[in-house]
Parts: sequence; C-alpha cells; structure tokens
Amino acid sequence: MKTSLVAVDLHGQGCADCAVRGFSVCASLDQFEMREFEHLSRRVSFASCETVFAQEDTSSFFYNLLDGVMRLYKLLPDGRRQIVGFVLPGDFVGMTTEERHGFSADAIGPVTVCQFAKMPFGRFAEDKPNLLRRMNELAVQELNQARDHMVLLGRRSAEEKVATFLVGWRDRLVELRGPSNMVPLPMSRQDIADYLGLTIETVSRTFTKLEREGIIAILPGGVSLRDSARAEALAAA
Amino acid sequence: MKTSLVAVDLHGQGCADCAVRGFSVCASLDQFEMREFEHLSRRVSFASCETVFAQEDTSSFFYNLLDGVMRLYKLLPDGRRQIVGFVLPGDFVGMTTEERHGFSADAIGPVTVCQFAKMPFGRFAEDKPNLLRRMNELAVQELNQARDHMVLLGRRSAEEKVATFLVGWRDRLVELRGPSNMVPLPMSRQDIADYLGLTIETVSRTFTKLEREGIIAILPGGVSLRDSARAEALAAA
DNA sequence: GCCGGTCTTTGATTCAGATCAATGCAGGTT
DNA sequence: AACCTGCATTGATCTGAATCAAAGACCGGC
Repeated sequence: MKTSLVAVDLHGQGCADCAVRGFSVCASLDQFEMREFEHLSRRVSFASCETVFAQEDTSSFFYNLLDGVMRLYKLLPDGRRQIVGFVLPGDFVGMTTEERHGFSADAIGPVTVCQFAKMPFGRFAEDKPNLLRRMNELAVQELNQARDHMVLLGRRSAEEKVATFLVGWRDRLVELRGPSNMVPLPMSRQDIADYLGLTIETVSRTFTKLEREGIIAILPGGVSLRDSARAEALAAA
Repeated sequence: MKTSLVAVDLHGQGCADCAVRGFSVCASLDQFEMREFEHLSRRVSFASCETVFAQEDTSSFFYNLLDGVMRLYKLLPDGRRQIVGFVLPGDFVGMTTEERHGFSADAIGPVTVCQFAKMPFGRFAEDKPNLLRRMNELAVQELNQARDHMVLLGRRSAEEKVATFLVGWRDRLVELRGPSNMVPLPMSRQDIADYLGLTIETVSRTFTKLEREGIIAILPGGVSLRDSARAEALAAA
C-alpha cells in the first residue's frame, strides 16, 4: 500500500488529470500508450531561479513544462548571455541526440515539470511513429521560431524588437489562457534584453518610448497593449 | 525501353551511385526501402541565382542538396534580408508541416537537388521509425545550429562574427572535402553580411582587419586561414 | 515604519557599426 | 585596348544603441 502511494506520488498523479495532456508530445498517444508513458515520467518542482539543467550537463532528461515559466539561454565564456527562448506550460524541452544540452534552463518563478529519463523515453518512442511524428512537428515548429528570431536579432531596430517581443508573448499567452491585452511579464528587464540582443537600459528606454507613444501602458509585473494595431505594425514592419 | 530510360533519367540515375547516399535522411534506409524511395525522388538542376522555392510558396517539396551551394533567407516587407543558413551537399531542406515554407532558397552557383513531393514522402515515412528518427536527429541538429547563430547575432562583435563564420564554414567544408586551410567562399560579401547581421562595408573592413592582423589572407574566391588558432580563439571568445 | 538590497528608469557621453560617397578592380563585350 | 557593369574596398561622417553614472521605485525583513 505504501509503495503504491509513493509510486503515484513519484509518477505525478498520473497523466489523466494533467493540464498539458492535450498539448505537447502527449497529444499523440492513445490511452494504452499513455498508461505506459505515465510510468516513465516524474513530476519535479523547482523554486524561483533554480536551474533545471545547465549547458554543460549531460542531457539525461527531457522535460515537459506543466506550470510556471522557464528561460533557456546560452552563455559565452566571458559571461555574455543570449536567451534563446522562454518556455510556457505544454512546451517540450531538451529534445536532443547530443551528449550535452548545449544550453541552460532555469525557472522564472516556481516551476513544475514532467521529467523523463532519456534512455527509457528513447526506447518507448523508438517504434511509435505517431510519437516520432509529433516530436518532429514540435522540432520543426521550434526551428521556425528560431529562424524568425534570427531575423529579429540580425535585422531589426530596438523598437521593433521590443514590439515584436510583446506581441509574440501576448499571442502565446492568449493561446494558453484566452484573449486579453494585459500582458504579464514574469521575466526581468535583463532577461528581455538578453532575449532581444539589447542592453537593459535600451529595453527600459524603449518601453518608456512605447508608453509615451500611447502603444503600451507599463504596469507592475507587465504591460497593457493599448494600441495593439500599432504594436503589430511595428512587429511586422 | 524508352519509358525505362526516361524513368531512370527522371528518377536521377538511382540512389545507388548518389554522392550523398551515406548522409542526409537516406542513411537511415535499408536497400529495399531505398529501392522504393528512389521512385519518389527526382533530380532537378538550377542555374546560378535561380530560386528553388520562395518564402510564400506552398511547400509541396522537400529537397536534398546533391551538388552546389544554396542560401536560405527571410525577407522583411521593406526588403531587409536575413540569411538563416547556407546549404551544402547532403543537407536536407524544406522539412515542415506548415502550409508555406516561411523562407526562400536560392542557388549560389549551379545546383542539383534531389526533390521529393511532400505527400508521397509523408506516406512513405509515416510508418518508418528509422527514417522518422533520422529526420528528428537532423531537425534537432539544425535547431542547435540555429541557437548558436542566435548567440552570434545577438551578442557578438563584428570581428567575432566574421571569424566565427570563417571557422564554421571551413569546418563544414573539411567534413565534406577533407582538411584544408584554404576556404572557398562562393557567396558574395552581401550574403555574408546578411548572414551575420552586418553591412557589406563592415564585412569588407573586418576581412581587411583580419588580414592585417595576419589571421587570414584574402584570395580571389575565398580566404586562407593563416592563423586558425587565433581565428578559433575569436570564434570561441 | 524604516532599512538595505535589488531592479528599473533616466541622463550624459562614447563608440561600434551604419550610412553616404567615391574609388578600385576584375571579367566579359565590342 | 577601351568600355562597360557588378562587385569589393576604402574613406568620411553620422547615429542608434552601448556604456557609464546617478537617481528612483519596489520589495521583504525586522
């Protein structure tokens, strides 16, 4: 009886009641596969700012974000940082065939993940075309996002960068939580700067500029998109 | 007899003698699968500067580069261009589940590709875990490259960008053609600029600077890495 | 409420890289 | 050889964002 309880706890209350069940890789599994899959996973929580995995770590786990927000980033030897993405619930992280992750992930605020050991996951996925196709789909999606971000980093002005970020972040939240022009920003200004290839001062000044222009209102913990048409125009431009 | 000849021609002299057979997605197929696969593909050639597919095109084909070099790029409405990658023989291009490509590809010099119609390819791949896993591997590899490039675009100086590009391009050529410090650059300075998020003038000045410092020698059609240790140091920094 | 820390905003100044403007330099054509 | 034409290089100048330097603002802990 005790073992069973522990097991349930370790495997995280099962997938049946999982908030991200319909998204992520799980969406591709039928109920029998799901049952088996359940035993490969483990729910793990991290406190704010804790590191889930680091650049140089051996990549022994995959993660499915259940709750909270994470940042993924790469560090240069001299400490310069580039954030390569923010992770929201339902996102799948750490997919790789390489020995090491190549980037770090840490929690922005408290976070709960569904963790899979790489090896058993690999064995499970090996002969499941549905799951493999789904993983492909997700990888390709991420690749498209990455390419869009390259355009932003290489060819856009500070104002365009910030507007694009705000619109993009809002759109992701809308998909997750439904429409709203209030855009919570759990990450710091420094995080935003490191995501957009700017300095914290430039991000701050650009926020102020967008507010002066009536495009946004700066609120504690986020912004409100006052004139999303103009913000979107800046983002598309 | 005639039909057979035409078919052989259309399907491109078969896969058996294909130069990139051991690389790309093909590496995951056994000889029987290869036989079937052969009939899905068609060799197509493009002249220098011809467009293989455009950003807004419906993505009806995948491509496997057999010979030549291509550039992949995204255009902003106002004409700013970001090159998201250069393609060398063996590289697989156009993998996507989206309706449209989202980026353009054109030939730098004459090019030959192995072209697959998306639909029959999809049906063929559907239940082949080996092939699906291989495609995953390739997608993840590209994603890692894309993330490295984000760091370059967002956080590195002009000199570091150029050095990183030269070292990275040399390494890809070494893998393909064996070791050499002579680095042919089939793309124009403008292409390099649009890849690195710089202007053509800055690229040119940086080449000159690297030459003055004794790190490279500028030759017609390329450069020679005179001091690859120092170039690599700049690239890693 | 007050204190000490961290994060954000604002201001002054600098600088790397962009822009503007020639000039140089091949490869092809007549 | 003389003349294009499309790169590539070099020079002069400008500017957007970085850097340097203070203030504010916003906590959480007593």
